[in-house]
Amino acid sequence: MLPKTTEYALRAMAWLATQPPGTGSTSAQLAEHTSIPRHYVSKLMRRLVVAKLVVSQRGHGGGFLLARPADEIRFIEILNAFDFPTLEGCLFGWAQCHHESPCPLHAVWVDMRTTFTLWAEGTRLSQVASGEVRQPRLGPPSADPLK
Amino acid sequence: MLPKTTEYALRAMAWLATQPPGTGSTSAQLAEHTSIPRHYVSKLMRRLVVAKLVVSQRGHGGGFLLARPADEIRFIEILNAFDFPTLEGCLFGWAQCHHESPCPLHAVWVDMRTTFTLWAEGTRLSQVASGEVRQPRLGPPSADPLK
DNA sequence: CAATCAATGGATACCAAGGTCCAGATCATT
DNA sequence: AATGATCTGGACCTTGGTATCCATTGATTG
Repeated sequence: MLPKTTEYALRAMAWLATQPPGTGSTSAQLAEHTSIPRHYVSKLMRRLVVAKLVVSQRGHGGGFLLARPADEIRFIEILNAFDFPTLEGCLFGWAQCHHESPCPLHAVWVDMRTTFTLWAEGTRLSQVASGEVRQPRLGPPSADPLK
Repeated sequence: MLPKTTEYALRAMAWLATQPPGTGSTSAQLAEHTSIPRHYVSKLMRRLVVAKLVVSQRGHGGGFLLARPADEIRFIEILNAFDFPTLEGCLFGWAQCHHESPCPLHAVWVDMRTTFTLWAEGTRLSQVASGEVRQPRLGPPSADPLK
């Protein structure tokens, strides 16, 4: 449902949220604990840095850190950093599609969109399980998960 | 958000639902009224035929027809004919991810998934606007967030 | 039967997203 | 100042979804 990249972003942010405040994670650590392809992490994190959701520290001892406390980061901000905008717009691609001149799917789609938006805007990063984070144990698509 | 193909499928089904019961549409008609690329319609409809959501009639006077009354076709059936299965599964890709051993995003994601599933299972094709269907006028998706 | 209409399904091109690799730039530590 | 760790950013490859074309098959009509 969600694009791979968006899913990765949620994972990475969730992982960062489980770290003690003030503690950063290197891209290697992120890759290991979130099962994101190692060489893809940097590309991903870059976008989160640009979106001002995380800050990065280069050099020895560097890494990535949440830019703000976890309870001030809404999921929609993470989604927006990627392709969430595609949720908007008429499913029929009509230029004019609103309440008074709806496409056949308008009412039904708005229904869905509203629910999703409420979730994305209402859910905060602090709501992720902060307990122990097990080593990701991949299933079927295991094919050499880490490393 | 939804893959293009899935979006096309919803459009095509919605269009068929607006046709008088018993009336079929040719691929050319579908392409014209739903703005699906003409040569892509057949590929798309084939999958809906295989999924037993529409029936096809070859030869002169043929076309596509809903396999069942519109109020007996749920949206989730349409989604399932394509890639909806990707909604299932753990966002972290864990083999074991449930209530007692959740991934960091488990609770939050289940929340979203439940809502979406309820929508997809509860919404029926008969709920699409059955009124006049204007000629699709393509253009930049109008803002018009909700409403 | 012949002509015609329309779905079928294979082959192929195209393109964006996903993923890899590597040479730099940058910073902390020694 | 030298070293090593770490992010940066561009080039490049791969994959899969999108789109097109066309030869074939099946049904209808006259």
